[in-house]
Amino acid sequence: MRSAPLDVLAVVGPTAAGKSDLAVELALRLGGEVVNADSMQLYRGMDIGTAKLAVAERRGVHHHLIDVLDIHETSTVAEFQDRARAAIRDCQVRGVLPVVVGGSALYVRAVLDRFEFPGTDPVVRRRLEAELSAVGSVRLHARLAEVDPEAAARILPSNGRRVVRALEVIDITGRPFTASLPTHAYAFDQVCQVGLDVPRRVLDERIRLRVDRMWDAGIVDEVRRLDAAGLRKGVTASRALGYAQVLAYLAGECGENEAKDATVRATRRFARRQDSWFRRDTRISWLPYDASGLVERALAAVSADQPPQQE
RNA sequence: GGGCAGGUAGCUCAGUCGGUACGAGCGUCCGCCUGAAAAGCGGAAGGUCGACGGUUCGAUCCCGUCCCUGCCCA
Repeated sequence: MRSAPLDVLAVVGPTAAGKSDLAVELALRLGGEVVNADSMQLYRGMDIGTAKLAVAERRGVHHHLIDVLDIHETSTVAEFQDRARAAIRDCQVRGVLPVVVGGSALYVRAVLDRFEFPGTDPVVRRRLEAELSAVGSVRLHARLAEVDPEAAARILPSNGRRVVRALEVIDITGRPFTASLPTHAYAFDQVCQVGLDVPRRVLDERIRLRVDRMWDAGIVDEVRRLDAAGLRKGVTASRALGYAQVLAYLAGECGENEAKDATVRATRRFARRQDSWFRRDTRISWLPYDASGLVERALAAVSADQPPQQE
């Protein structure tokens, strides 16, 4: 049995596994509140495509960090980390258990783990991005190799985005860029991560169904509305699964069915990426998504001994 | 019944004027990831080139027959 009370509970897993519902149920049982760790549910107006829980489905459980950004605002991990940590503190002050839910693995880690982001500078960033498009990632990478051989060795020359970020950090901090992730180490004393495990075939089918339902629910109209409100200008929001594809359709770049199929494909690809990310985190207690008595089993995992903290 | 087009990777299709398939996109599998992470990037596995015969030193590519698919004519 755990000696100290739980500080944070997290529900993770691939998209369409049923995280949101489980989180609400666990919050109800444990007297908790949900802290969203989904990079796209942060946006106001993006409801259907992000499978955001309707207010009624939240069953009175308070949800933090949903609908906190405008479509044109850029979402970033570092800012999310601040907001999420603040939400957790807010819960803890009131003696409420924060239940972090999300499939954005980096976001979850940024909240649960000791993880510090060096700063950013829009001016430097813009300059480097301009350079990237002018000169190409390979030449930028060559420059990175001169100032920071270690970072260059870890970042592929073809990955312009990461090369730019590395150069940005070096530029504003004057120090080398750490191109690898820190080891898993919780930033809280007592953390439990419950993962929902879904066999691939099943997950692929669930994704297909989910996308079908999104279309039936009117995702095209939702995107049309957001398009009029400037969705295309949103650096992050416009890239969301389903939204990017519908925007392409609205721009006449493809047919509606094509957009739908592309959404299914992209979502499956995303689910595989989530999978390979979460699988590496050995601290997660996995449960079959369709286990009978899922909630009880999750509660059992919550009250079981926590794995020892890694250094 | 006749004519035309086509049958090459799981799918859609390039290609070889006869000499070991440079194949491509998508899918699949695996991996990376520190301020766009539902993003970005990399690697791998897949083909007896419809079947059977013929010509040839050699045929996926030429010839014949057959099977299958699509379109057209009757």
